[in-house]
Amino acid sequence: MRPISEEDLTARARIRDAAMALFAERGVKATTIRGVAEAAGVSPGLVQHHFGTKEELRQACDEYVLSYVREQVTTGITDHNLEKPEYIENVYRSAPPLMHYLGRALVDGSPGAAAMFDELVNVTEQHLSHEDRPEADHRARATVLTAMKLGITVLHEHVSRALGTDLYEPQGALRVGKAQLDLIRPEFLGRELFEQARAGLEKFEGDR
Amino acid sequence: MRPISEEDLTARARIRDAAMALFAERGVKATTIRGVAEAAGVSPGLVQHHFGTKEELRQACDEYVLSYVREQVTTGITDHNLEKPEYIENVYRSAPPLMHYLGRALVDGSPGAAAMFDELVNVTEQHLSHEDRPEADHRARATVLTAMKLGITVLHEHVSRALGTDLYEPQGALRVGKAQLDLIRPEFLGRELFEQARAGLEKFEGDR
DNA sequence: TAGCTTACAATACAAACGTATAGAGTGCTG
DNA sequence: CAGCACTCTATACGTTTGTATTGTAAGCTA
Repeated sequence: MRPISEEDLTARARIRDAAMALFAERGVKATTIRGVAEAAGVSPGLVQHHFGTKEELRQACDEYVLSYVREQVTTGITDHNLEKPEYIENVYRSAPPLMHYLGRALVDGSPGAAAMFDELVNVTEQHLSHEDRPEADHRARATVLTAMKLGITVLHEHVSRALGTDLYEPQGALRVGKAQLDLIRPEFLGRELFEQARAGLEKFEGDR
Repeated sequence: MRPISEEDLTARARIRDAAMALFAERGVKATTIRGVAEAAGVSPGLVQHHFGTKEELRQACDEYVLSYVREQVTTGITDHNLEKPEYIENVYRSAPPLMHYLGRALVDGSPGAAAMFDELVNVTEQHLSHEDRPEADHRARATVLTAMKLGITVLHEHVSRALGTDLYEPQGALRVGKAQLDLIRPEFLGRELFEQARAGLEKFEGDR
C-alpha cells in the first residue's frame, strides 16, 4: 500500500487533516481558522469555502474520525483481523492523528465523541454480560474499562513523557499494551479475548 | 466543621473558585475574564487587580489545586487516615471541583498538572518496585496505572453519563471504586493496599 | 464559444477579548 | 485630620477572531 503524502491530497482533505491536528493539540477554541489555513497551505477563505463555519469544520472532523474508528473496529474485531500484521501495521500508521483528535474531542465536548464513548461502553457491557455473573455491576465495569482505555489516549502526552517514549511509536505502544494486560484481571476481560490480545502483542513484538 | 458558603469568601477566593470551575468546564482558552468576573459577582477589573493577567490567574488555580492534592495525599496515605469517615467525608465534599479542574488542566497543558502526573507516576513506581519482580517494567505499569486512574477523572463527564449517576455523588463514586477494584489484579496493587482500599469503600458504603 | 459551476484568494467588518488606565470609596496609620 | 494603601468599578484601546463579501481563474457543459 503506497504511503499517501500530504501534498497529494485535495485541498479539502489537507484542511481537514490540519484542523484535526490543531484541534487535537490546542483544542477547538484555541484553534483559529487562519491557523488551520496556514497549516494546510491555503487561504483562510478556502477553509470557509469548503466547510462554511468553524463549527461545521469541527463536525466534519468528528464524522471523519468516527467513521474511521467504526470501520477499524469492524474490520479488526468483527472480521477477526486482530492478529494480521498488515492490519496492525496499517492501524499504527494511520491511527495516531485520529486517536489524538478523538482524545481531545472527548474533553472538548464533541457530541460525536460522546456518542462513540457510549457506543464503546455498550459493546463492552454486552461482552461482559456473557460471562454469567448476574450479580455484578456490568454497567459500571464496562464504563470504567472504557474510560481507562480511552484515558490513556486522552493523557497520551503525559504517558509518553513518563515513559520517555512516544506512545504512538511501536515501542511505547508495546510497553503500554503489555502493562495493561499485566494490570487487568484476565477473567475480567474474558480469557479468550485476553489471550488473543496477548498473542497479537507478542507477534507484533517479534516483528521488530 | 462548618460548611463554607461561597458568599463568605473574600472576593479573591471567589474569583479563584469561579475561574477553576470555568477553566474546568470550558478550558482556559474558552474562558473569559469577563465570564469569571460575572460568575464571581465582581467586575472584570477586580479580576485583573488580584491576579494581573489571565495566565497568572491560571497559575494561581494550578498552585491552589496542587497544594490541596499534596496535602490530601499526605494526610490521607502517609498519616493512614484512609479509613477515617471524617477524612473521606471531607474529601468528598471539597475535592470534586478541584479534581474537575485538575482533569482539565492535564489536557489543557498546565505545567503544574504535568508535574503532578509525573509525581504520581514516581510514587506509584516506587510502590511497585517493592514487590520483588525485578524483570517487570515497573515504569510502564506505574504510568498506565496513573493514567487510568486520572483518565476516569478527565472523562468524568462521560463516565457519569454512562452510569446515569454523577461520578462525584457518593453513589457514583462507590460504583466506580468497586468496579476499579474488580478490574485490577490485587497482587498488582499489593495485597495490603488493595485490602485497605476495599475496606475503606465498604465502610463508606455502610455509612449511607 | 458562451454560460455556469467550482476552487481559490483578498479584503472588510463587527464582535469579543485581554489588558491598560483612571478614579471612587473605605479603612488604617501617623 | 492628612495621607497612604487597598479594594473595587468604569472606561477605553488595540488586537484577534469568525465570517461576510467580492473578485479571479479554471474547468465543465450545452
